Amino acid sequence: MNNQVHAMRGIPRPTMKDVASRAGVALKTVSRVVNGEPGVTPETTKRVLGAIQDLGFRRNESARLLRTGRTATLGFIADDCADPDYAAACRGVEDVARDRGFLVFAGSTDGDAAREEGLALALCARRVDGLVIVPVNGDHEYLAPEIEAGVAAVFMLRPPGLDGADVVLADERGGAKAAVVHLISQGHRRIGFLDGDLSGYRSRQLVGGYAEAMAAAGLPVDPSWTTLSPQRLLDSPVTAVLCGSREHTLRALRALATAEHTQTARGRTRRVAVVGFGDFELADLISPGVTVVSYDAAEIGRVAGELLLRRITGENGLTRRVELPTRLVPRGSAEFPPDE
Amino acid sequence: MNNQVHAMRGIPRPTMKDVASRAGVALKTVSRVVNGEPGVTPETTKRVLGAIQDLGFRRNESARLLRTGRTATLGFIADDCADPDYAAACRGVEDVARDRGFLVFAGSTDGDAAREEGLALALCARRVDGLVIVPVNGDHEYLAPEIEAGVAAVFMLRPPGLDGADVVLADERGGAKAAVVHLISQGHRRIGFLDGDLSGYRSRQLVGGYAEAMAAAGLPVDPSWTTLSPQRLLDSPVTAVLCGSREHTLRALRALATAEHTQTARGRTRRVAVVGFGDFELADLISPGVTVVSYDAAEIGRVAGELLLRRITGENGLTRRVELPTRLVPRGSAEFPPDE
DNA sequence: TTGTACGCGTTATCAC
DNA sequence: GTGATAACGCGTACAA
Repeated sequence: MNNQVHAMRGIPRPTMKDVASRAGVALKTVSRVVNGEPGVTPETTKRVLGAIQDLGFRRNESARLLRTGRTATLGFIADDCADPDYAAACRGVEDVARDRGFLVFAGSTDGDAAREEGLALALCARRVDGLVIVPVNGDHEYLAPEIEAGVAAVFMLRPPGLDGADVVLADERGGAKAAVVHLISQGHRRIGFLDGDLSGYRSRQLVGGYAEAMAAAGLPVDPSWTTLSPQRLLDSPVTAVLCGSREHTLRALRALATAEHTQTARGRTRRVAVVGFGDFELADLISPGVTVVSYDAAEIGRVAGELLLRRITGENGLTRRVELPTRLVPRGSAEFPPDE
Repeated sequence: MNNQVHAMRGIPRPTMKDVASRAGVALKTVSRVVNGEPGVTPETTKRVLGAIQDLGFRRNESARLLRTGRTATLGFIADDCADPDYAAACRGVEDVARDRGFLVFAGSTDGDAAREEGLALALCARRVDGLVIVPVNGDHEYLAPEIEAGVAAVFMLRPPGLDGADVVLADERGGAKAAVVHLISQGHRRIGFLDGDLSGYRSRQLVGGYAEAMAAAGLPVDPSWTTLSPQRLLDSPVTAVLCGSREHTLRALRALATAEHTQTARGRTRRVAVVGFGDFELADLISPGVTVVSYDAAEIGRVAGELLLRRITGENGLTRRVELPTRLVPRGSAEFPPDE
């Protein structure tokens, strides 16, 4: 019997050894039954199963996986697992993981490179089989030895500073382009871009798509239009604005709403068309509805998870780069001509 | 040297044994250095550290924890980790976990009892030290043996069908009561309740608070008022409605918006006051702003995590039941008199 | 069909 | 200060 003193951690759990001695068989036989391996008499099987039942035995996966070398475990790392998009992506990863019997760790970095590294390495120390990472900007060489040691890695939504890992992106550039083309088709010619950190990957993509659409239409771009702030939005000559994040869409809408409010009192209203990147639950109920560009984060998570699991189950081949579409959802806030 | 063939899983990782032989010391000495135990010459320490550096050694936590019996790992289980509240709660758990060096698994049940059990037991098989669970309705006896074996468990937002575990709740009943008192103070007397599954815990709590407030005001309640559907909201005589979930708040607002639209065309508008349970990012930008009752999900997660970690680190004592406040946020959709 | 012996990578107990 | 050696709970040759 297992009569070690296990500190104050409750009743010690029964092990296979305990099951074996209770069933009067050898350890290996219990192992066979537990793993459904052939070559055990129905009679013996029954005895073992009985002992398992009696003892409330549950196999220790940690031990099992120390032996087999795999943990059937994935890690998900993003800026903030509570952010709607990252949470949805995490759920997507979880869903494909569950289908294959994998569990997933979730971790948030708050955009801090050191925390990302700490988290990733902690997960590798736990010997996760794979990692889905929404990488912070910067290099990711710290992962090279882990990948070499067999940890699969897929990057999501942002390309990593590292070669040799699959990447799943959203066509943010195309989304921005579609949004700006849409605004131009409404007659807008002075279009702005609003975001917090312009040096972030998404900002750069969006500004790229924006510039592409403007250039294609032969429209000039004033540098000040792409460095707007919510407060000074109305001091700028832009008649339309693309917002790079939910947060800045909200800020723009608030700024415009309060301005409209005070200006209405003075008998003058200036409307600015708004397209936001990232959808909202209430987007269709506000008036006018918020026109947005968005992507299916859960789908991106599922694709990343699939890719990861495929690598884990031994698929070799060249590094893949998948780009999923973004979608323009017109709801009213961008569907009117400029108000000069 | 470690010359086993490790399948196709990349270069085998260096182990303590490898470090030891490279540094020309015994295994135990490496262990001492790695764990910062006293009793090692600075000279030896340096040699070991050098070998660790050279080999890129990283301790295998799985093996370590097989020995020590703890995994420094928590599990978080909720209906849907992508839901805003649960995601925030998960993040709260993660934050307190990180401070103590714990990692957290996240899992979603979609409200399915079988999946909850499967997830919880899978996590226990991985020997998580503790579990934070938003339980589905039903009993949770399957956890009793695990708890007895030393797995700590804290339930969140819904009480479990099980004794002997801490619970962290939100004062949903009080929130509903406050909302109804508020509506009554505006002059409303026929107030409804709208939700999907009326048998869920939150619905019951909210209806309880609702009934309490109505009774306290001496107001009669027609049974049909608490079994509304979004479609038939306007066929009902209620002048105000409390919605039990974000989803149903949205449904009610949509139903009222379209009704208002068509009725305005006919020159008649009927307004219904709305209070929703659960906040929205855009709640203040819709007109009128959406009045809601909400709670701080991240804080609930942190409290649950703290409680759990305290149990894990050996705090004994009676089962605790913590109830965190809910808050009424008036924004306009409920701040007007009934429109008879 | 069943059992024995050993190894996974680490910590822990004792000697030296 | 340092080092054999035995665990931890399980999988896996290979033998019986």
